[in-house]
Amino acid sequence: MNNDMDCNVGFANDSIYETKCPLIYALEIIGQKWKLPIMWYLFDNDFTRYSELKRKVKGITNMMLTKSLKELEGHNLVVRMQYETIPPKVEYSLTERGKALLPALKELSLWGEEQLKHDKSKSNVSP
Amino acid sequence: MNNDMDCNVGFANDSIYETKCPLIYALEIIGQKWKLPIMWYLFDNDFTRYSELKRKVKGITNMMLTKSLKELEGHNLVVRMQYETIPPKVEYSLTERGKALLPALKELSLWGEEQLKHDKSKSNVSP
DNA sequence: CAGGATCCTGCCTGATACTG
DNA sequence: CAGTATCAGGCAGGATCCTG
Repeated sequence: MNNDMDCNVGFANDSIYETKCPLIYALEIIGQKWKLPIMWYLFDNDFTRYSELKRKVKGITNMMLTKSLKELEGHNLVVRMQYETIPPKVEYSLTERGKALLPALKELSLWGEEQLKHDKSKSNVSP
Repeated sequence: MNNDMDCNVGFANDSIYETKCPLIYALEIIGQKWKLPIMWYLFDNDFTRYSELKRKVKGITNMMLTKSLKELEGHNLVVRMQYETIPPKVEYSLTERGKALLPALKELSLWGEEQLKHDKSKSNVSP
């Protein structure tokens, strides 16, 4: 294991930008509540309309869906395609960079599955 | 890809405990600000004392270090060993379950590294 | 040395309502 | 249909001081 780098915690607009830990950086980008549920849905359903995302990502509000999509777009993980029709139609899909997250997410998901089994038997564990 | 499961967002103490998405669950456990920096340090430095963690995980406060360690312990990712000496000595190390996170974190870190390169060239991207 | 306790704050998040 | 605008609340996280 050679993760012997400095792993300072900071934010993307800090001046330590280039020396910061890639792991922390990844979490800053996709660690919020709705980013991964959205991307997770797009992995299996490419070219999804706004309204479908709204329906399928259970519990998300317009505000958070819009905001999350915009941020994902800003990081070039999601691409937005607008068709100038009436009524308007907008589709979202993952970019190659976005799809590159899949292996990592699968690993995490696997781990989460095991962890879920473990925690279930002991119960009473907080965040 | 067979991640075609329901991926509702919820919390560990919800009643939908067993049907929730393993990925989201994983993030709830290790997604907070300091959990991964701590574990990341422990990967390379097993059996670390409290004070060393405090010094090496830059910027963390007593409160957040204590809280994070307790939660990690509650999920059986970290083990705490207390020596009844004077002055007291406490060492922390990863459990097997904790170490099982490494592959996932390496993938994420790799992705973060690529993403960092990409974002640096375009600048001005928020969370 | 290894924490606890307390107070405080920002921003993440949700609810509701409105528009091109 | 695909969003914006506005308001309000809660909680993760920070700062500071205290103790077995």
